[in-house]
Amino acid sequence: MTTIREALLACALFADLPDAALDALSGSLRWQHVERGEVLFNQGDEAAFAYLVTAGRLRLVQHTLEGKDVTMATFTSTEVIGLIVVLLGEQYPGTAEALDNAELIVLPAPPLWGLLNTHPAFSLKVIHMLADRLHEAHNRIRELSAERVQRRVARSLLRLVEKVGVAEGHGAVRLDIRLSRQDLAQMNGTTLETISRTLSAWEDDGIVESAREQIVILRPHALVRVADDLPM
Amino acid sequence: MTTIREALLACALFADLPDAALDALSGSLRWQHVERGEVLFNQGDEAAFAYLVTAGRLRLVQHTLEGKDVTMATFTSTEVIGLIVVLLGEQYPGTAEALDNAELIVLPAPPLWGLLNTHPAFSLKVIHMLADRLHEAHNRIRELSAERVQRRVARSLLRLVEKVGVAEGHGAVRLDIRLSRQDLAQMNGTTLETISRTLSAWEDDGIVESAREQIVILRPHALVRVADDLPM
DNA sequence: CGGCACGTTGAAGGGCTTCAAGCTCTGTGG
DNA sequence: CCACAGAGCTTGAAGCCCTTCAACGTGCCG
Repeated sequence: MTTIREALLACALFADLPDAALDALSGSLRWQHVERGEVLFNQGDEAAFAYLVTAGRLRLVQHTLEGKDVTMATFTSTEVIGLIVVLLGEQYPGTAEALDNAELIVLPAPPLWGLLNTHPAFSLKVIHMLADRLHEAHNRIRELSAERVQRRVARSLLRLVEKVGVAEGHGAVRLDIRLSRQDLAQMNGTTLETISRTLSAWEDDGIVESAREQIVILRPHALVRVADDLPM
Repeated sequence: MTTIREALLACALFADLPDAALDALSGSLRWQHVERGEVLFNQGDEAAFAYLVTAGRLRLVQHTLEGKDVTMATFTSTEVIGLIVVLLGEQYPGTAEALDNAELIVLPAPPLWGLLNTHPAFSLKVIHMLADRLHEAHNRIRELSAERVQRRVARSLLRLVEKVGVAEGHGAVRLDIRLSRQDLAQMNGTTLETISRTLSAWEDDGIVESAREQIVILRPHALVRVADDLPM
């Protein structure tokens, strides 16, 4: 069982704060638990809180008018969700949904504003975080603009390897996350049928092995070749 | 002829700085001119300067490995290009190219760092700017993920109406910018042929009128209906 | 054990890309 | 001032990737 203070220290945003500020902050915070599938906040709600993830995974989805869902980002341990909108007093840009049972620390707006005004280093961290997200977003735009579904799926699997990969021996990597075809489709702007066909094809080639909401990458290097559009 | 000081005041990022800071800053800056088609900086270069646009337009493009270009953003008067990468000491994420003859103010890194450390309000402005860009990027991701080319093109034309639209009478709006089919294609992740066909179809419907690098929207409302996927 | 979510597979079709050919306009240099 | 090269644009044809619809299989969990 970690304390709030320890959790803050594990997060790059807060790690460099002076002890006093850290103590003051951690004293005013509380935990929150969300169950798998539960919604943390809804698109359009006034943003009252940001959340530091300490365990489990969340995703931020936007709904289109036609009812399609698009996954904008996923958040794991030590990442903060909803920070920017809280700092700027805006509405949540999407719906946050728990992918696993997750533990969060609730971050209300006022103390965060305080940090912003008194600790330039904190502002810089926020800017850094935002810059990284913008970078990621631009990467996705480039991929969606110029690349085929296969490549995008390959790439997102490789990203998941980085985030939640667990070595399985013989170079194989298991993705330690419940991940449905539908989830992958939403992450890549495609349909679950196409994902299913793609995975089946890769399974025939011995590149991956997949079961219900469960994927093992047998030959990561082959997936890299797909992602880079190189001949097999 | 505007002065550097006036140009800074016109930009939301610097408008609220105290006079002293503004004077100190404006004293250390210089102008730069770029011709249409000229490259301001290249993808991968170490970011030494940010640039405040005071006249003309620039675009930020990323090149893919296959040689396709994807337009990530366009910058007009009072907007700042390259700010984040300069603040964080990174490399330029794309190539900046002038769409018109443009006037810029060169912003070196050190004074910007200074502002960040001494003026919390400036940090907040930077965060705000970044948040807006992230928002835009997410909108594009959602559109690219879920929408057909027609809708995306309609939407980007409507955005251009906001940015560079000039009333032409009878509700028509001319886009005051040289805009080739190729440009529109790069902005929407499609090909110039598809753009050409789309515009031709709209021209048949009396929605737009287009000539070489020149577009007039005759019935903006009809374009809104396309963008919203409503029946005509 | 039955319902339901997840997954697979087939078939049809359409939107878009790609390749190709030719056309129109612009600007430039002789 | 004209000719011509080249950039921008149009249009056709072929085809593929992907979506959509549909039916069925599978396995989990109450």
